[in-house]
Amino acid sequence: MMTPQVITPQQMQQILQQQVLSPQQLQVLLQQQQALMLQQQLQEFYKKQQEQLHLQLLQQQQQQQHAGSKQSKEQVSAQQLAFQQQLLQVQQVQQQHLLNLQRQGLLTIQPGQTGLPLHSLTQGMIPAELQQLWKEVTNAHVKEEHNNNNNSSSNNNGHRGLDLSSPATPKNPLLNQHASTNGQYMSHKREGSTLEEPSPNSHPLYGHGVCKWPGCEAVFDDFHSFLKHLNNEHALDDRSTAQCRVQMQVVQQLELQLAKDKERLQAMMTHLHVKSTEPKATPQPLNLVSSVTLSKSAHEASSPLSLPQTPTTPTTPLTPLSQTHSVITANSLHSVAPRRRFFSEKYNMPISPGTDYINQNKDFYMNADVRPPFTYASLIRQAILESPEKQLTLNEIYNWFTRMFAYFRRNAATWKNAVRHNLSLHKCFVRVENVKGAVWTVDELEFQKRRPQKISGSPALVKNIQTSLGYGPTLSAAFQASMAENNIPLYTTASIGSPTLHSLAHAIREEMNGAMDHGNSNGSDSSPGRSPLPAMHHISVKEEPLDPDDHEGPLSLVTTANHSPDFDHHRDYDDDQGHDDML
DNA sequence: AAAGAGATAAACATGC
DNA sequence: TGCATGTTTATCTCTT
Repeated sequence: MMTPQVITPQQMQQILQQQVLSPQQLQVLLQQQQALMLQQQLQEFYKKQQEQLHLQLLQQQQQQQHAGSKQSKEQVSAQQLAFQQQLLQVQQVQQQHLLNLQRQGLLTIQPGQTGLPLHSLTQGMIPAELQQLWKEVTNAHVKEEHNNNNNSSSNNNGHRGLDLSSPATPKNPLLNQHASTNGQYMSHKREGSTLEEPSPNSHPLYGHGVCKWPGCEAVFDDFHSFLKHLNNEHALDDRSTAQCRVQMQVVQQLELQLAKDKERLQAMMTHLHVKSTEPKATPQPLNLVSSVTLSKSAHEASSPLSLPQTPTTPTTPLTPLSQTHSVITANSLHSVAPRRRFFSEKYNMPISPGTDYINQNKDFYMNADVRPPFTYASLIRQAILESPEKQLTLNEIYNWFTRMFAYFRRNAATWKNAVRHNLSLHKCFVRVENVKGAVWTVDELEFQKRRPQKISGSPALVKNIQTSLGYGPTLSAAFQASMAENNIPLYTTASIGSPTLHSLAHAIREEMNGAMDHGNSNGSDSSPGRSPLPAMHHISVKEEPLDPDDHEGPLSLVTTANHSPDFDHHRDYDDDQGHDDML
């Protein structure tokens, strides 16, 4: 029933634990999974509807025959017409549903994968098709009448164009992108509206004699050599997979952008047509982010150790994954600037590429039980640096972990032990006797002395990001312009087009480096061969001589540090007990 | 293959 | 005595 298209919980868990995907990608993946399931349900529904229609038709025709040939042809025609209309309605509803899914970015129909008659779905049934369909239906019916077998008619596999029951939906959106680009592409009507119109010898990755695979641009004389190239050069490997993931992010960004522009348009229309007394004509950010952004004082005022709260305050999404998406959307729309300001003030640093990434992922990690791709040391450091006094007690560090990461609301014994272990082990963490006991501080020098680190537990992610760094040129100027136009930070000196990609890569690189990149205002924090980072990226924590290879950037976590009081919830996740069911 | 780094587990000490 | 805190060692995995 639940077909293999949908990723099993085990697979999903594996994906989550291996962290082969970035938070955004996870969101996309989850959404696509939801869409797939929804799609299956829709297909079931439509199939049933159509079966009903066929049965209806059969019964009608049977009755007509039983009633003799006296029945007027007009009546038959009227019934047929009604049926046609009904059929058309079903098709339209179905088409609408699927298109809506696509518009929402929840569904990506891959050519040749869904088994759906995509041409009908995306274009609607043209009259000729309907006529043909009608002929098929009636012919089949007549045949079956001759066979005196009514049952089989409901099994309308022979009704091409009506068969929506094919379960051949993608097993994995990620991999299926591969499948479709691995030479398996058939000249179906293709997915979505972002791709071009195919002709018999066309391919979405082939245009104007050029391979349009991200970053490829190889030129080919004919389509077959292109296909050869596609199969050889863009086969299923790590690189291609990573590029597909990146492409998913690009698409997601575009979808977000589209959503924003739609919202803006709506607001404009509302403003022009409706005289509202409230300044609400402008779309309000979805509660979560706006409140999070604007209410900061409470956090500073109260100790993180105070007042245990329920795990889910009104501002905490109960359904993390689905809502995270909306949060991110709203976030990208309305909350960037305030957060930036807050961030800049607090850390005396300009907005970095990591900000958006973390602002998004902060929400993600706060609510999704996904292990953050940062080392304990980095997290501890971040927690400490985030504190007003740049020092925290062990318990406060614990609280920060549980507050900021859903993942650390379970298995407390394990990760707390790891935290203590890290505090003791790393020289960069200095224990200071304080009035209220011992607190931990960060020795930035020591922290920077650490060797460049890998990302624990997520090598695939690193690889993906690194791969994505070479991805830049493929992003369109239009996309960048669109982003810029909406105050989504773009780094024009960088070839990386997507802020998300950029920030993601940056965050990861920082994590790899393991420390603040203060002093690297010259933009030298981009590794050779990697994407250049904006010169404006500057963090003024300390000015220290840095080893060129050792300059580091905290942004991955610093942005996490941009936590506002709403995140705090002033609650302690003291223990794993009782919190495991949060998500 | 070796070394380094990080995660995890666990033993142990200390202080409240 | 129990618990929180802190230190240390061991082992494993992964990357370089």
